[in-house]
Amino acid sequence: MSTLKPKFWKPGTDAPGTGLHEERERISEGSGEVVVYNPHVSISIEQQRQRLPIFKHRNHILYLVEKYETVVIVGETGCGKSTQIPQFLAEAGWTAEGHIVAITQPRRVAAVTVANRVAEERGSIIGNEVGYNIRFDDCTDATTTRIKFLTDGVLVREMMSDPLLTKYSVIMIDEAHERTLYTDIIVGLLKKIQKKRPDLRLIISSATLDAEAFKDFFNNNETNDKSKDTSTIISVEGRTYPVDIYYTISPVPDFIKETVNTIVKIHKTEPTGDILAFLTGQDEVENVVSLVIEQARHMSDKQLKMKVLPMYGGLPASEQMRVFERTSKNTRKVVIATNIAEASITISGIVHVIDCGFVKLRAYNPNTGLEGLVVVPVSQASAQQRSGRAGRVRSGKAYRLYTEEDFDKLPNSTVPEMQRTNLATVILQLKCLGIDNVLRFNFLSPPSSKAMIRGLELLYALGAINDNAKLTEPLGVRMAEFPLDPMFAKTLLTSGTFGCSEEILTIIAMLQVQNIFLSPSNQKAAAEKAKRKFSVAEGDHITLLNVYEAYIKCGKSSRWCHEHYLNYRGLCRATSIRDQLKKIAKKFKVKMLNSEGDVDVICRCIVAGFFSNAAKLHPSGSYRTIRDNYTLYIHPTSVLYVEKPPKWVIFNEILQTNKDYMRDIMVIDASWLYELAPHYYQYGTEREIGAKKARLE
DNA sequence: GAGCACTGC
Repeated sequence: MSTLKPKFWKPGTDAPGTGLHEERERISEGSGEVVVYNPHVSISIEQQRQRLPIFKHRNHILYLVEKYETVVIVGETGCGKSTQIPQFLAEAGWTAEGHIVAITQPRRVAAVTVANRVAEERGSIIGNEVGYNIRFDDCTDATTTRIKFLTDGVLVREMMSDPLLTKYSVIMIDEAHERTLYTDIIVGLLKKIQKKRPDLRLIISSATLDAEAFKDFFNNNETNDKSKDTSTIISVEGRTYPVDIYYTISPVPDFIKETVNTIVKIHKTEPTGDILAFLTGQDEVENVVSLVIEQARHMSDKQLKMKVLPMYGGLPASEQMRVFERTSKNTRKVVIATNIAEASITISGIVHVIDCGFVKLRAYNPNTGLEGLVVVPVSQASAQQRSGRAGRVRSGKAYRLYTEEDFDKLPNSTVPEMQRTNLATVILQLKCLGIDNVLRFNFLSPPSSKAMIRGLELLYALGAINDNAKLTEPLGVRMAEFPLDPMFAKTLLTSGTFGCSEEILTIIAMLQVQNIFLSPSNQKAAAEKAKRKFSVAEGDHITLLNVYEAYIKCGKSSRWCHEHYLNYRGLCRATSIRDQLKKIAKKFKVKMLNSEGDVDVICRCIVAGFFSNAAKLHPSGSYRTIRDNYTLYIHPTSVLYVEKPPKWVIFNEILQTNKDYMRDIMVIDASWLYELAPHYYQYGTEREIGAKKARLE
C-alpha cells in the first residue's frame, strides 16, 4: 500500500500545495486490467516479465505451493500476480498430465483482459494453451487449454457437473478480499473439496487486511505446532507511487459543495494531473458535473482547461467511453464517478482523488424480506482503495472529505455481500452442490439465521425443497441449474404446462436487462411517448413482451431501436440470455409452446412463480403486501402508474428510495393466488395464515 | 409525477 502521511487542510481553504512528480516507464497490472505505460520505451516481453516485483518471489512461491495446501498471497497493485503466478505454475509442471490451473476473477472484463495478456506473453493464441470462460463466451479448448481464467460464477456452475473440480491442479481466487457473493461461495466449497482432494492447491489473492482471516479459515492444523500449518501467507510489494492523504480539520457539512470547492482549488493550485471524485449516486454525479462546469466558466483566461465528465453504471456506453479518451496537454480531465471507479474500471492519468466518504450499498432486511439501497460511510479498506487510484502514474494526492478522527471510526472493511443479500439463490445452489445443512455450511462470514430461514421459506413455498429441507427432484435440482432467481426459474419450468413457454422466456430474459427504455435528458417527452406505444393494461411484463416481439419483427435493427428510444445493446443481451435459458429449458423437456395471443395464461404462469410478491390496493391509494401487510407504491416508471390503479398486483422487485416502490408490476386476479400457491397461503402459524387469508378477501 | 452502487450465472 502507498505510504499514508496524514496531512490536514481546512475545508473551504486552498488545497494543499504541489508535491514532487516522477514519471517512469513501467508495466502495471491491477483489478484485472493490464496497462503498459510509455509504449515508446520498447523492451521484450520477457524483460517486462522479469521486471515485475513478483518475479523475485518466483521460487519461493513455487516452494510454498508445493508445501502448503493453501497459499494466501498479499500482492499489492502492479506486482504482476494475476498474470505471472499461473505461468510460474505451468512452468513448474502443475499443468502436466492434462491438469489445468484455474484463476477466477470477480468480473468478466478482468478474466478476458488478463487471459489475453498471458496468452500474448506466452506467444500463443487465446483459446489454446491459455483461455477464458465467462458467461456467453467460452474461449477454451477441451484438450489443449492449461491456464484458464474464469469468472467466479462460472466456476460455481462447473462444480455442479464436477463437484470435486478434478481437472484442476491449482485454483487461484483473485481479488478474494472483494468478498463477492460467488467468491464467498467458492471459498466455502473449496474448503470442503480440499478434505477430499489433498492434492489440490489453492492460492488466495487478497489485500493485507483479510490475509490472516483467509489463512486461518484454510488452516487445518489443529495442534499448536506451527510447522504443521496447512496454509501460509506471502506478501509481494507492488508498483505504485506514494499517495499523500489529506483529511479535513473539521467535518464537512455538505460533501457535494466541498467536492466542487476541492476540484476548483486543486485546479487553481496544481499545475497538472487529472482528478477523480467519488460520490454515491447518479444524481450527485450529474449535479457536481454541472456545478463544476459552471465554476469553470467563471475562471478567466486559464491556460489549463477542465474537461468535466460523469461516470456511472447507468450511463450509455458511448458516454462512458469518454472518460478513457486522452485529453490534450492543456486540458485537465475531471471525472466525477460513483463507486464504479473504485474497482471495476481504471482511468489512467489520475493524480488527485477526492473521497466523499460514503457509498451506496445494497442492504437486505430479513424482517421484511426487502432489499434496498442505502447510503453508508465507506470502510477503511474502501477509502484506501479509492486513494490508491491516485498513485498509478506518479505520486498523487487523496483528499478525504472527513476528519482523521472520523476515518479511525470507520469499519475496517465492507460487510460481505453474503450478509447483505436475499439468500434464496445461494441456498438453492449450495443444496444442489450437496450441502444439505446450509445452516452449518462453512461460511467465511455466516449470514444471520433470520435471513437463512427467510430464504428456506421461499424455496419451500416454491416447491424447491421439501418438509425436511431437502432439494426436491426434479423441480429443485432443475431450478438450481438456471442462472436465474428461484422465482424466475420456477416460472420458466412451469411455463410448458401453461402453454406459454416462448413468451415466458422472452419476459424473463427482458427482466434480466436493465434500462430497456432509454430516456435522454433532452428528449424525455418523446421517449415517454415512444414507450406508451408498447404499453398495455396488463402491466410491465406484457409491455416488455411487446417490445421484444416488435424488435424481432423489425429484424433486430439498431436503427429501429434508436428511433423508438430502446436500448439496442440491452435487447441484444436479452436475446443471448433468452437463447441460454431456452437451451436449459429444452434439456429439462419444457415444452416450447406459444400461447397464441392468450395473455391470461401468461399472467397466470408468472403468478405461479411470483405469488409471494403479491399486493392489494389500499383505500389510501398505496398497496399492502399479502405476506406482511407492508406498504408499497407503484413506481412512476411502471406502465401501471395510472389514475385508476389495479386492485391486485404482483411485482418483480422493490426499490427503496423516498418510498418503497414496486417495479415491474403485473395485474392479477386474487383467485389465482389461492389456485397457484396453496402451499404459500397455508404456511406459518394459525394466526399468520388467518391474517394472510383475511388480506386476500 | 419519480429517479435506481456494482458485479455475476
